[in-house]
Amino acid sequence: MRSRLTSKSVTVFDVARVSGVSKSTVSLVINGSSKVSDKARKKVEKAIIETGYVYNRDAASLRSRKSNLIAIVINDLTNPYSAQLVVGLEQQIRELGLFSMIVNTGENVETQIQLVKNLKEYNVAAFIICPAPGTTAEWTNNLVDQGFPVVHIMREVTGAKVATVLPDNIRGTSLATQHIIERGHRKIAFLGGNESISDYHQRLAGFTEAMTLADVPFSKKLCIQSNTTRNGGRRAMEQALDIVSDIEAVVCFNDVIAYGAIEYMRSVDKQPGKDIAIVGFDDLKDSRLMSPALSTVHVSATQIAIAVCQVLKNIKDGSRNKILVDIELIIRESS
Amino acid sequence: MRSRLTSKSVTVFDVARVSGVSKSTVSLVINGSSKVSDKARKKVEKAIIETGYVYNRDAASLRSRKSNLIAIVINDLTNPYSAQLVVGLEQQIRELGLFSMIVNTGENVETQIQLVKNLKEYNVAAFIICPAPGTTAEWTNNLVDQGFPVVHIMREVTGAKVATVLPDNIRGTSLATQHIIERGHRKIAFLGGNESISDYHQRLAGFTEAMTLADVPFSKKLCIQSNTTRNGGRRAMEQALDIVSDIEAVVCFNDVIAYGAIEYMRSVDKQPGKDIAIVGFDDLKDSRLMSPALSTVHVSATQIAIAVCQVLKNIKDGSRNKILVDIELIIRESS
DNA sequence: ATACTTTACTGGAACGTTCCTATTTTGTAT
DNA sequence: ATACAAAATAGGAACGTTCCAGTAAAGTAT
Repeated sequence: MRSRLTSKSVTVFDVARVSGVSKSTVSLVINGSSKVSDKARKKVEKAIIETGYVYNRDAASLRSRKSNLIAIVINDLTNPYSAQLVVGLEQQIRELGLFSMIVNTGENVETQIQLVKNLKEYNVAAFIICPAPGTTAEWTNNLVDQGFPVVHIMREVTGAKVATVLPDNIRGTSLATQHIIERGHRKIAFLGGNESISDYHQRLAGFTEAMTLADVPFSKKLCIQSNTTRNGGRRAMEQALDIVSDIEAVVCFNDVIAYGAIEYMRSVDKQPGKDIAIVGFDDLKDSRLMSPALSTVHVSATQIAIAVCQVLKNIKDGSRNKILVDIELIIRESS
Repeated sequence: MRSRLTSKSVTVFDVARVSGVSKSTVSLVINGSSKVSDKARKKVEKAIIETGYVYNRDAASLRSRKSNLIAIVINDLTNPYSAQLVVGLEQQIRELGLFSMIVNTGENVETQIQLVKNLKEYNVAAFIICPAPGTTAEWTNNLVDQGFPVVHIMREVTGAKVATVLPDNIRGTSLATQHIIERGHRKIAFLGGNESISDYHQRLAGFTEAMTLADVPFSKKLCIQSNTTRNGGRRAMEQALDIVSDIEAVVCFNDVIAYGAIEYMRSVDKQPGKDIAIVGFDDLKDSRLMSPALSTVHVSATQIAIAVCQVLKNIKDGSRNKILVDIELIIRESS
């Protein structure tokens, strides 16, 4: 790809000449230094506009070895919760005066490796990664050892020496399941999700924990894995009903799964919320507005984003701590 | 944001020293030049691995004034079609050997202006922009005049001197409406969308065109604007039924609107596809899998992405042409 | 072997910024 | 006015790469 027509670009020298100060002073003004006189600052600011000067971050970044570019490496942009999360992250990062760029791995670890390799060349200041399935601790640690600040989100990679920000999955499904049990249901299935990602184990653990604690018998057969897509949810619901035809309630791995499950229920003339109670996880925007409104575990993208930025700010201590963002059970019409 | 611990980084000089050639030769190898002997290439490649050399794009980009970074400026990542589109673009761009980054304006023109201003500093090779409402031709033209290759997608900004890639909206809704009419429906509403974006006018035009051509009387009152969200679709459907309680069919601005409309239908005990025929626009993944499967106008994200890349490759001619990507009416169970 | 062409390689300068040190200007106390 | 400190400004070097022009090596024809 050719660059823009290379007409000798406007540099600090040009601005300096026009404003009658030195390039160094111009640089100070650009960086908002307090040790430059108001008179000089005014002149420089005027000259910047006059000349149409554009700051060259390549040069700055080369010389200073600093960067304010944060890379968000997301697992799947077409997943609505991921999109919501990315938007939250963007916002928080922008408020810190930094700039974020998004790249999408599509849940493919090879793509992830390639993308991160490229991003390293761009001198990014930090990586926020929602690791694709198959991500190894070795890979992450390597990145960290090279000196890049890294935060993992949503998914844990065991053995990775990084801070990980994720929702309190166990508490989430545990609360949801408890709620379903309190409603008097006993024949309960856990739908969707996939062993290859860490949240699955946690959310499933929350479910089993609540079930055992309440002494409700349940079978592993009714914990049905699936793709985390709407269609996956349909399939899972179908399978569950095949095994136990009079299921009373389902706890879903996430909202998208719940959407699919509801679709299947309707196709066999079961009313969600009446014939079968259902509860999701994530609290997508749609969940509040659909009919019946979906009970679900609210995970605040903003809170996650805030936690991530907090970590980013104190990254020095190559901290490998785990930050659990609190969740909230939201009871609506579907349960 | 501090950069990574600045341990003197490995440069071409280090690689040169280790491999016993000059920095220039190393540079040639890195750039895959054909005019370097196999022997030298081997040595350099070995040394690159040994030393853990990381290419510094800031330096390269500074010196060469070239860049292979393509900015995708998208209007709203939480819109499923936008997400799908972005994924398609990423793929095509990657196949061209370029690198893409995504930023999200959230339909806010101020954010768009700010983001693009920042991106200019990063020496991006080109902009792919889905313009936020309120984008002015002046702004776009300014960007073009500064020498940046720009392509608009999905939405037209009248007066902008750029290539615009967008689906054949008029043909799309026209076909969809024709189809609905052929099914024998006469009381037809057009739901959703918003005057502030150009696709609305086009899709509405396709609808009215087909209606007039078939001599089906219709009222502007039944063309109901709304937010392009699921909830917007619900509201629009509600409004439509308030006006004409025995509506036979609805043509929707897009699939998301259709989802909302279907939800509302169900809440008032109307069966989509039986009591009211419905057709969408976009063909989201879910539309094929839902029940009843949604009839819709398929817009291939891949084809749009391919067209965009084609334009990008021949951008020299500051072409302001309009590239219509063909659509396909897909008839499923909902109509 | 010699002259000449082609191919492979090299070192210096340049890209636009920031860092560092040095110098000038301004302010303050005597 | 003078001496001194503090603040403001300036100039050179450096970041790691690519470009350019030139040199060395290899290949070809006489």
